[in-house]
Amino acid sequence: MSINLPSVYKPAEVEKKIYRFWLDGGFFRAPLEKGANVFSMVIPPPNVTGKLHMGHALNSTIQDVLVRWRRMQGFDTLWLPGTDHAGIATQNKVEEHLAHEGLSRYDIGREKFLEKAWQWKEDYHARILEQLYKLGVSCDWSRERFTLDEGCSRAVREVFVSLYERGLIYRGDYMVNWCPRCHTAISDIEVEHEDKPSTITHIRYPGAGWEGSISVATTRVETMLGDTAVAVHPEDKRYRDLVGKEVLLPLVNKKIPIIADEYVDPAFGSGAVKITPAHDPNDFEIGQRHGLEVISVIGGDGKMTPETGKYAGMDRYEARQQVLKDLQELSLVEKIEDYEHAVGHCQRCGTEIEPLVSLQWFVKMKPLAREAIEKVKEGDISFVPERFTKVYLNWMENIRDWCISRQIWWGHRIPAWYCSCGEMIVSRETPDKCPACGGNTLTQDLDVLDTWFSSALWPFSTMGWPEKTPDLEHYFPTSVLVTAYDILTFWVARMIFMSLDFMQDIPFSDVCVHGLVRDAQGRKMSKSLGNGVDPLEVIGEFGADTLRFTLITGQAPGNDQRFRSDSVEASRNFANKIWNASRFLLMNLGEEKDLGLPEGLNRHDRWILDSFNASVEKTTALLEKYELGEAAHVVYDFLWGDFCDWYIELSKLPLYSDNIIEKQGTQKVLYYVLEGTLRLLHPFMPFISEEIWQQLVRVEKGQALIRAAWPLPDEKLIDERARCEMELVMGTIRSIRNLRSEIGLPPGKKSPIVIRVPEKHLALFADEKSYMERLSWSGPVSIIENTEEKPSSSLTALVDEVEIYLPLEGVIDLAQEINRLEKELKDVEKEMQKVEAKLGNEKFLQRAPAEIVQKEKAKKEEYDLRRSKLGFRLGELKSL
RNA sequence: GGGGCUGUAGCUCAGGGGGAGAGCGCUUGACUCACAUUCAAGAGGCCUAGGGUUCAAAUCCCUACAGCCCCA
Repeated sequence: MSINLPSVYKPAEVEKKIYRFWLDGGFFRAPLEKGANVFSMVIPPPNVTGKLHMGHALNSTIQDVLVRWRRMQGFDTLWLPGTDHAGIATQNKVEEHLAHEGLSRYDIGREKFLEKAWQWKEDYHARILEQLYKLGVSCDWSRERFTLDEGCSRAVREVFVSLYERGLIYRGDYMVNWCPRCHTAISDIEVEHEDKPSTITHIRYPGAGWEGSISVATTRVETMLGDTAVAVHPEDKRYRDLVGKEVLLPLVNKKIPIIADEYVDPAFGSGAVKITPAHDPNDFEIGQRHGLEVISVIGGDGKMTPETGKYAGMDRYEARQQVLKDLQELSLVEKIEDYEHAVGHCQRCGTEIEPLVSLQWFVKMKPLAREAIEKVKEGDISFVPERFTKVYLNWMENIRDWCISRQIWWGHRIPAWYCSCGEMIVSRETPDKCPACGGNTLTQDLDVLDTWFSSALWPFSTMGWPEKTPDLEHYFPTSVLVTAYDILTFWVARMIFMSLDFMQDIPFSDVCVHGLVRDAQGRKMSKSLGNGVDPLEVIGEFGADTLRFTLITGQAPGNDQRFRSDSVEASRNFANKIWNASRFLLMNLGEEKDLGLPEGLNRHDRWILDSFNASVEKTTALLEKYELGEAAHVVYDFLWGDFCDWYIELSKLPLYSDNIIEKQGTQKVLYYVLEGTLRLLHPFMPFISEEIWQQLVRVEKGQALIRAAWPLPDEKLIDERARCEMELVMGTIRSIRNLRSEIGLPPGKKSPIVIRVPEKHLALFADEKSYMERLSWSGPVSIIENTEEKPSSSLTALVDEVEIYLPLEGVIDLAQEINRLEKELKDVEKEMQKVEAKLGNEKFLQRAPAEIVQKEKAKKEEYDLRRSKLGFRLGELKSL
């Protein structure tokens, strides 16, 4: 066979061609076969804010491995792709872009702004698709969706209206997390808390109509302008008499009541707390309980409101200084202490969150959470690794109502309309007149929905819900959701309760949770640090297979991984190894077209087939458990270790011999094993495996590895005897190499070897003699029985009962050799002690399982033999 | 304050109740007709500490120390 493959694999040339081949062949398309075993997934839709990062690459690769594997197993597979509009994030990007032209969104208006946002979406969507193509993912692109497309939008409206009608969505004035930069409310989980050094100021509020004062402490001095009470614990003896009286709020000069509430911790500070219902979530709740007035002193822009008199218009930080100064002038500041407290920041822009009271839409969570907790507890949905169940339950059980309105423009507009008559209409269809007054001056709510509202519907909205589509019927619920742990609450939890409520079914049976990809130092990859590694750059330099393999092998379920260039190189080298092993086959298979295993299998054949079979079993079992990294390691070890390092080397003798039968037998086994291994490898390294497969296999038109059958373990290939014999042979070869290297013999310098074996091994070693010569680069090997005389003046080694001699006419360094053997003897004795301790223990013999006891006994025998042989040899040397 | 994770070879990390593993790095030798992105040999670890369970603990449980993460 003519072969002109280069000795170094060039991925760039191959990958583009192969992806085109898969696309043209329609291999990714979900077939929707009635009655078939289904494996389905929806992609966690990447945000259209920008390009994909390493986390996306990992997430997508994991899914692709799973879907390719299941597809090869014969499942009817659907992997549904799509992207997310990412409300606040995308809006911020577009605003940033506008700012370069000196424009704000208000300058161009809502309609024009949305046009720009759609344009942005188009651009980045295209880039994201390009990246996913390059990664080699096998999504069904014909079913691609976008969270803002027509179907998803319809699902959003249906869900919103339905929840509203059932009283599970309400609108009201409540405390929300407000981002003064993004100018919108955000939900609790979009707030990131960070401990920051700060100060806590103790202020004295003078009594109104009674002598004395009450001291309160705060980290946010400026909010005192909005205080409407001072609270103490009802049991607190210090203040019991003061409850019901009033204090005079300084600077504002207003009387506010002293109230009693269980929330107050009497042990903290003075035991009295200032209550600012408009600017603190806890204070807001206390205010609700006591019917306190809510006075907003900080506005949505982070500036002091007109109600604050002289402070109006000041920035919140500036006001803090000014209020403090004014209080100090009144001598009302008792002390200022250093204090560490958690400050909330906007997840999207990092600005300090301002708790504000405003009119927002909420989802009532308790009723929805109940079943979402049950289903997970009952095991209908399982998290892998299991520990994430706790994280999920912990969140669900302490859930609070979900603020879903956002004061931005990019997103699903809330389907509520207001009439000038005061009527509010919540409707699936856009109303044209007011049902109350018949007027047609309706205005739609200006707000849009939290992005996660639409994401929560993703598993079924993408399959056509609320229509009853064949896809929904066939592919829902999905088999598994693959996601990083950082969006467990944002996304996974919400999909679960939405799906249970609207589909009356779980959205997926398994949640495969992975970690984050960090930089080589273990830091989170971030734009501000500039330490992000661009997946496309890695693909450009090393190829997608290499990137995928690096990510998969670096991954242990649920754990973070570091992305390091040396492990990228290791994967690249592995790809190259596969390439060259395949080149070797292509060069040596000849025109052999009769596929299938040969009639007679020799020991090497039986050994490699046994090992291959074991690898098939292990890889499959590990994939079942979502242990993708381990599974990839199994394939790596088998291919590089057993197949390349041993079987190919062993095969060279028959391949280059004149014995046609032997030669053809070896060719068939080489082919069988490599072809099977390419199947095992395909989910991990789809491009190179497909490329080689196409060259190696005489394919019919349209045949492809991507649709080839996943190998099944075959009992007929199990061969324990071949395994044991080969272990002995390989051990012997290693031992010869070791001896030769011990005295610095290069491969070119031949030196004879004598192997002394028990009678039962004579035939085996006679068979393997020439292989041992070749693979150990030694000179001629002669086999003698252990009844025969030992060669004198030699280096020796032991492998089980096999004695290996490297005769050296008088040039052996006696002292060094004695030293070496003594060290070995010491090691054996150490092991011996351990074994004897066990076997000497009555309880061990009684209680340990019989096979363990048997194993220990075998060990003892082995060490015994070894010890006596070493001892004997040492005696010999010492007597010289 | 509540919950979780991690601590194994110089580095990065797998594994996991019964003979310590990988990749990279290091030392030594070899351009051996698939591959120097290679091959071969070697050095290197009382598996953080203490206690408990067990015939047996690096592995399970508890405590401590160190580091990280999430939630309030």
